[in-house]
Amino acid sequence: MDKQTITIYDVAREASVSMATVSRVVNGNPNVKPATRKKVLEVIDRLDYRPNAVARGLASKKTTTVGVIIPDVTNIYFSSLARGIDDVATMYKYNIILANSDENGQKEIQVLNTLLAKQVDGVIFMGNQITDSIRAEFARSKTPIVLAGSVDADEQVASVNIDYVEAIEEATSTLVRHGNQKIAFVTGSLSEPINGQYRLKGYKKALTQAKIAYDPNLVFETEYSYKAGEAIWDRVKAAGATAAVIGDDELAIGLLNGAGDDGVNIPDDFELITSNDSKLTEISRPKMSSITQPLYDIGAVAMRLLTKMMNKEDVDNQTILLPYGIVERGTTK
Amino acid sequence: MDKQTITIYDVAREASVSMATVSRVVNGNPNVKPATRKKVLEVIDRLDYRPNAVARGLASKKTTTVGVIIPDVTNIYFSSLARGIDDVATMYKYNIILANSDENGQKEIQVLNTLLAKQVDGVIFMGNQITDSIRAEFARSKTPIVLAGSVDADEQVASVNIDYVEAIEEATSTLVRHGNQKIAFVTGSLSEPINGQYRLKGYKKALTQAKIAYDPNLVFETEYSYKAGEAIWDRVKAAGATAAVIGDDELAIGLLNGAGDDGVNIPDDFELITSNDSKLTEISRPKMSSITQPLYDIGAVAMRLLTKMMNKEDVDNQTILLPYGIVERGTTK
DNA sequence: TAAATAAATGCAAGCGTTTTAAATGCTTTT
DNA sequence: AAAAGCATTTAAAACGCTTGCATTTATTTA
Repeated sequence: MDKQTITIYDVAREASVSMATVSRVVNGNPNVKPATRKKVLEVIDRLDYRPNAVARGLASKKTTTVGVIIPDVTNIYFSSLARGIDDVATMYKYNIILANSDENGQKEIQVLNTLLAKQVDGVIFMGNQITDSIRAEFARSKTPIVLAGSVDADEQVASVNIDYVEAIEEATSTLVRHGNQKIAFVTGSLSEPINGQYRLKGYKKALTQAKIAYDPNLVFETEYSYKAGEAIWDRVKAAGATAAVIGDDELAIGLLNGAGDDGVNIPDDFELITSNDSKLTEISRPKMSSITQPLYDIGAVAMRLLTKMMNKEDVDNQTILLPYGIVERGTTK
Repeated sequence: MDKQTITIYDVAREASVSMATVSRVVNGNPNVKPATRKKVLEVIDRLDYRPNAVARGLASKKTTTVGVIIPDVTNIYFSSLARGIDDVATMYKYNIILANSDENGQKEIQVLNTLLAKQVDGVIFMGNQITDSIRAEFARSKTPIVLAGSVDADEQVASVNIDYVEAIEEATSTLVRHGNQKIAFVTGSLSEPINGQYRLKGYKKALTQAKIAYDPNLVFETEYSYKAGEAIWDRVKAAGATAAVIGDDELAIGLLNGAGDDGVNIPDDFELITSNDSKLTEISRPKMSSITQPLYDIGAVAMRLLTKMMNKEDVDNQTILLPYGIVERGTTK
């Protein structure tokens, strides 16, 4: 019924050459006489032949597809990275298999395995928690892997990020400079290295430098969501904070609106700096001051790095830090 | 060097059975004696054998992966659909190859072709414009295709949507009922059927029913972006509109902020209803009244429909309309 | 012009599975 | 106890392409 598929063999027959020759012209191999190439190309065109990538993958052991594990496409931070990834993937003729993990260790492992079963040439992993089991899976496979916007405490696996400790330190210092003494630090789970190690460290460094005592009651651990931000406002307020550094934009906008709905004037009564400079920062009112991160570029660079690894070029630096900045918009004085 | 891969043949040898038998136990074929199955399973476990999906795909002519063409993952409307798609895909053991098209006809065709070359079992297409050339590509392949959140004027290809004309009609009527006579209709390109045919039709129907003359000057055609929304406020204001129905949330929030920044009091001086009920509607201040669409479900249902088609079950209804609603939040009186 | 070298092309062996037809064992029947 | 009938299992042919090596053809060189 649907036995309508044209194979390389059909082309070879029609053009009266061997499959090898057809394969060569399809793959742009220069060792083909121009006249032959032309003849083959005509037949390909006439028969509307389309090489079967699966067969090609089996024979060549390359699928030109990479796996992308993402916590949630719906989160603008990650989708921005994903867009960067896809664009450079396309540029290098790769396709991406996108899989949502919900940051669930179980799912991550499971998904990683099906990606490897599908023989992806490489994988890009996003997720704030690199558990030991996932690290074990990474190690077990010889497939190149790079983390995008996600840190590995051990720096064993390639990654591209910004310097989170410096960035948060600078953000916090900005708030200090504006006269704030009680600055809340609100972010996701502290068990995630990016929060518990890097960001927290930056936060503490800024406090130390300003000779402000570190107060655990000003550290708020929640989840990355708008609702969580709205919900946590009361606690932040109760703690007496006059400003906050926040680890995620959705979370930040939640907190911002929570405060605003509570009648607090921002930035006069309360200042706030968020972390990802996604679209959301321009959308809120007032617009949010933020650490600026080149989200798209982080994804793009991660993918570029991966192409090098897949190509077995050796890379000088496995852990790349891209430059960040601070933009002050309406939520800081 | 990396010749470390274990094949079904290795398992067969170690378990002293044939490849066929191993294949059967791997695929859960019941025609295997329990004792044999156990033995094979043990070897699989011991050797840490992982079936090669590419080889499997070649032999079985099924890749258990579907292609997903999306305008831009970064757009919350589409990423919401994508999430629904991925979730049910996973549920049915499929993976998705995600490709951004930027609604660029050229890219769409190109991407569709590489997806087909990769032998995806089906494809889900998102994009507001089904050009003739893309339709031709659809027709040319026997691969099942379904549109998600995208209409095909001819209803030739399967799709999942809401009833856009009714929805916009209802939104517009709501605004009329609130006393507005000059209601702007702002959306993306009118050359896209969803706008130029469906939504516009709903808008006109509501006006006709309210005996309000249709005024082309109140129809604004722009692009789906925050910036575009901010930018168009001046024109909407100049046209003397007292309310607007808007085709996209990012666009709407742009318009909303544009008006707000201009000192306009919403909803007292200007009312607005947007279309997609994405997260953004809750994030804006005031929160936006909106047509409610089950975005996630549209994606999920589209994927479910696709699984049926890939499975050659016959489906009763190719063009599915999911229920919508209207929520009035802070941008309507 | 024969020999040597280089350029094109063809052969055929994989790549790792699935799958069909055939073979082998075991039980049951009669 | 031979014939039948089932349940298992095996052998081997695809699946559609890449690729190393051999072969043929064209081009130089001497």
